[in-house]
Amino acid sequence: MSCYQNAAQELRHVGLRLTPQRLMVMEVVFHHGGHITAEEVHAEVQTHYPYVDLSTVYRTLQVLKEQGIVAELHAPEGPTQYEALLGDTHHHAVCYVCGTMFQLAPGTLNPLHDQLLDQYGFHADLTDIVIRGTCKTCAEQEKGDVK
Amino acid sequence: MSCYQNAAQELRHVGLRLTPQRLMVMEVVFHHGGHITAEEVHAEVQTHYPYVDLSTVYRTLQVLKEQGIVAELHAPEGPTQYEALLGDTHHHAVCYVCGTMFQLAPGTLNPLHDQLLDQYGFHADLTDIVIRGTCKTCAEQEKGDVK
DNA sequence: CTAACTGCAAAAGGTTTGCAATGAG
DNA sequence: CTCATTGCAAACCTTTTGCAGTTAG
Repeated sequence: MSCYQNAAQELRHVGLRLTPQRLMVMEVVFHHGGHITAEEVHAEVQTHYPYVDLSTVYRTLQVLKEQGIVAELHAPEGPTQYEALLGDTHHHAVCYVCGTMFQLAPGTLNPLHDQLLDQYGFHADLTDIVIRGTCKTCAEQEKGDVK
Repeated sequence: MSCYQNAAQELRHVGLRLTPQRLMVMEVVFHHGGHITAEEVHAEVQTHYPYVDLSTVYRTLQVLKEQGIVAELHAPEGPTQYEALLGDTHHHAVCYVCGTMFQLAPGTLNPLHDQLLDQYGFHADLTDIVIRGTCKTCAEQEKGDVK
């Protein structure tokens, strides 16, 4: 039994159809684990089943997003990324220099969330936030280069 | 003397040319104050000087960004927004429901910045961060609607 | 059976680029 | 004078959409 069984059940539950295309998109996103673009999902799906259309992948990801099964990440540069939602809600940081996307531990942004609620009454949804900056490694290298 | 004089000087200083197009783009962005899209800058500039091209606006905004004169804001939906950088670095939150973009007071995100540095050695650049969520007003209305 | 879903092709943004002409320094 | 910059048109890239045919439930 695969890790996206629950998600599949959930779809059926809302009256949506479990087509092979949707199953394959889910399989790719869940199996991949990390962040993946629609194009990448498409390529991956096509290795098994060559005649799936990109638009179907987009439509499926949209559906999965609406059902809270995947998250949509808007990186500052480049195309939208997707990732499977598996319980714990973590957050993301991406390095300007090396482009790596890091995950921040669940709860890292809780203080921020509370602070925004207190100060502004703003209910922040931090599930798909992406923080830009320079990662430890690159920051150290830069310091070295400049000197 | 206008508020973007310094910026203009800065451009000249790096060997870039102060063309009328660049001046007008700066004037619009600085005078507007808030967040503005390239398209809007273009429209605004054209009211004074009809034959400025959109691509020039994009190229200019790119240059201004590289010089740290304007910030580029990647809202989760819709086109990229720009804003003048005038000293204090504030941050942004946008409401899912009403779409309004709010400014957070300078310093609001300092705790977050320090936390990321401590925990991950990550040097966060929070100048163009946009936090999504529901604003006070809309949250209250939604509570009312559902009940 | 029938409404949801798919593939295809085409459109729709938003942004970038090549190139010859222009103009700031 | 020279090279950065511009306008124009066309390309680009990601994402969305209309539609007729297909298929899961």
